[in-house]
Amino acid sequence: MDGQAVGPIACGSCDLNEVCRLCGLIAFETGAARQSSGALRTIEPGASLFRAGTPVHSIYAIRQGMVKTVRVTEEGDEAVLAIHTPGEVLGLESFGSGTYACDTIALSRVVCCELPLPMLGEHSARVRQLGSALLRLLSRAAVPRDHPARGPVRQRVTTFLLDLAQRLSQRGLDGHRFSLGLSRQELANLLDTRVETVSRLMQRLHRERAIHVEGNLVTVLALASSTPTH
Amino acid sequence: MDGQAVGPIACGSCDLNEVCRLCGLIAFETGAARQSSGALRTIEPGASLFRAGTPVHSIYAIRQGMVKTVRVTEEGDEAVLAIHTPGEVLGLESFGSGTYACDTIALSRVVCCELPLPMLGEHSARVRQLGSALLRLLSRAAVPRDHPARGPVRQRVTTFLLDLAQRLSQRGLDGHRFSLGLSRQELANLLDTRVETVSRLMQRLHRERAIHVEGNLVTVLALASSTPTH
DNA sequence: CGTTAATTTGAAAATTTTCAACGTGCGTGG
DNA sequence: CCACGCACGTTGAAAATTTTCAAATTAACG
Repeated sequence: MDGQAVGPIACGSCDLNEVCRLCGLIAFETGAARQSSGALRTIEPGASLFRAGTPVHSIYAIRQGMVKTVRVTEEGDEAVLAIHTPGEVLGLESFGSGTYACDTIALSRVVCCELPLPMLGEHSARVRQLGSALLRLLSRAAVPRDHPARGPVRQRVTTFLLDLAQRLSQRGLDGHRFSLGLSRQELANLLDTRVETVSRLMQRLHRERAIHVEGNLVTVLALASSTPTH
Repeated sequence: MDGQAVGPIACGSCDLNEVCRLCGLIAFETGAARQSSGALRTIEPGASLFRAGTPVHSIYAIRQGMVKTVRVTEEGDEAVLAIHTPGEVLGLESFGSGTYACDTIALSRVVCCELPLPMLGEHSARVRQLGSALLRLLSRAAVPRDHPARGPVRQRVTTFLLDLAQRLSQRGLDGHRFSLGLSRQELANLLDTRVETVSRLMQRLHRERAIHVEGNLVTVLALASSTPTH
């Protein structure tokens, strides 16, 4: 039991909202999407949304569930680059190259909106604002992000949890209690450390009453990003 | 003495080249830029190109010298997010927000091309291709980069050096022998470790004949990113 | 020169990894 | 239904890496 799935979220709090609207995909201001043409897709946990190197055909907005983007290093082991929550848009980075840049894999059952590029092109020819909306979207994605892995591991874990909690809250989801879609191994990978270390840290935070851990289900109790003076 | 400055590079190997041309800034195919209007700016080492929070007025292309982008963490210490070499474009990430997202500071005497946004807007109204060129540029910047700080410190250092060397080579500069514009402290910061550790690692690589170090001047001799079996 | 900042070095302390083992949950096949 | 194998998470203890603290050197600069 992984707890209930994260999401779904309202179109209003989706990053793709503006673009969607300009494409005429959302006819009404309803919470539910009116898909005139962009398809809703469901991806099973472990399955991929798209793979690195594949020709780009669509961009995606996550509606429900979580996704990880990974890249396989030269050494052969996979590096988890980031995880994505409902409301986030995937595939943007591939606009230029024409092929997707990394693998994206569903961490849980994911429902996402698929916006085919042809549709985007077609509309952008008519709707002038669409271009700038895309530009805005893209530029937001291009903001140099802080490494998720900075400082001592304890801080990395807390920072990760706080960041995730905040992102969920921002979209109107529960940032207090949620299931981190990642296994310990994946989390270790994302935070650039080892499974055992992650495990120990989670236990420690649990003992310290900073969080409550039940498998993959985390409840944030009194989490601070800074290392407590002990 | 820091060795001679990195660059300048030819317009042809600049990321902004296409955009520049479409804006009519480069009249001829000459190596040297024909600035019809975009200004050439010089920044002294330590001075900033732009600061986080400042309203965006231009994007920049580095022509000569190196630049770091930094962000001040909540804890007050600065995090070096990345360093930039000639040919790279700065300021793109701010398209959406209207204000620059982080501080960019010259590591050495930097010469860069300044492309004011108004000019960009003006031209993009007329030149259709400009929009898609910008989109391409932006999307390339949005590709999720690997953390510069992954794995054991030794690997972080070698990876950093190899990456820098490669980027310089790609632009037609010397990737074999170059001055890392960063101080040990800044390097430690970028690689998420301590000055002493960086210093020790550099010395070790030197002893191992993997690189040759003379202050800030590095010569790559036999550098491999993987940890050698010893 | 004299002084300050940057870098290097050493040695102990702290963190993290490694290696090994153990427990749990789960699905499969008996 | 139960035994078994297997993936996953947790734990312990030694080994390795990294940080810390202190001090020595070197470089930079007026």
